[in-house]
Amino acid sequence: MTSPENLMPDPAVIGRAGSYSKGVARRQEILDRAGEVFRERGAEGTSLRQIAQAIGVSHAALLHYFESREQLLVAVYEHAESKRDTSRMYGDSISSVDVLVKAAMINLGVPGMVELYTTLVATALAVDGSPSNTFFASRFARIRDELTERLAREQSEGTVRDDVEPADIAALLIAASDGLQIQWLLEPSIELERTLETFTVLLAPRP
Amino acid sequence: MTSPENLMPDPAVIGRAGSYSKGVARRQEILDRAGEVFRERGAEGTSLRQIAQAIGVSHAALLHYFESREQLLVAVYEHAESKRDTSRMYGDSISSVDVLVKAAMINLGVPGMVELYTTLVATALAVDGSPSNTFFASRFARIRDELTERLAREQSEGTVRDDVEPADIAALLIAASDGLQIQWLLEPSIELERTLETFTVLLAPRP
DNA sequence: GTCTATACGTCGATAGAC
DNA sequence: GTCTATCGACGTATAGAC
Repeated sequence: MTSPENLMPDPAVIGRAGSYSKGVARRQEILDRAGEVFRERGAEGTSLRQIAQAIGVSHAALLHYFESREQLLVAVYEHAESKRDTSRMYGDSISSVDVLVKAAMINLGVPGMVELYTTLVATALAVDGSPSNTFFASRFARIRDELTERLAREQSEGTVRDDVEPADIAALLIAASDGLQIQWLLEPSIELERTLETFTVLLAPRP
Repeated sequence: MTSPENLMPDPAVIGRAGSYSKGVARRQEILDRAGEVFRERGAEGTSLRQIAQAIGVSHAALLHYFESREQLLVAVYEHAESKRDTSRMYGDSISSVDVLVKAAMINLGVPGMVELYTTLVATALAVDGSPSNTFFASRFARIRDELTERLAREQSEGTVRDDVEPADIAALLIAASDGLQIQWLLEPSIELERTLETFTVLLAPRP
């Protein structure tokens, strides 16, 4: 469908960057296909060999575009997340809580997404300088910062109570959203949306 | 130090249960040693063969007491958690939030504990009838129930606002605690204790 | 009952041919 | 750029020593 050559960036340009020196278009193609594999087969069948077979290449071929299985998995998650980035697609009209709620609902709608996320977080905690570790450390920092800013603005507008630290609430909201998605997968009766929305009540300005 | 025979329960009793028919005392010994291995070597070296080597037996020996590596890991977590069970060791005098805060602080003080927890949760999400899946599904249900009851009592006592559902707050508190421990491991500057304690403010009765 | 030895299939990763 | 071949380590299973 897509012709790799047409999408190839200037080698002189990508050569400078270094990390993209291995062919970008084919890389994207692999990420798309690998993402589908995850959606269809859940979090199982995530071995390099199985992914390669589903794509139609040898597992060694995948390692030409990604230095390791872990880097591939991180790239798959990053790729899937970027296609539906929630933090930047809403204006100031939507509340912080609703940003998290919407992101969580989208997440749960993609089979295998929370499994992949949790798996990668687990390896991020285990190995200190690993690709997962680097990715999630900066991801959490970025999301916390964005949410903190949004909450601070809401406090100044008077829509969020101002007797709590925006940075604390940001970390709390993200943690609650992550943790609730896990609990929901293990017990779907907990009604994630309404439960997370309870924060709206907790954060309402005091009369 | 301990003599296995003295700690052996009546074979007639454990025979009925079925699951403990493989020697209880030695099993406990293995769990203790395996727990130490986790504490010392972090979340790495968690393969059957490495654990076995650290204990001083062949890896096949471990499978005499545990049906699979996953069951061993679950048992190690369960064993370590039971030694410092937080939910039942406090009376009604301590608040729900503080129960969670204390549990989280203890957790973070044990190296490898959150890594092991997160790893097992990841496999619990991935494979539906797996040992991890069964264990964590019932564990979350139990903890939610206990916390819900405690919160409902606090509401009737007037120490927690009564315009929110106790069950929702329970799920939210557990999720926030789990998520914050992960964030703290990736960014220790977030001050988990104070951040989680913010819930005390959010849950204070409305004036 | 407790354990060692061993074998099987799969894994991530690497080397080298084309 | 992609393949095959190969490596060491893994989880699991079984046979059999004691």
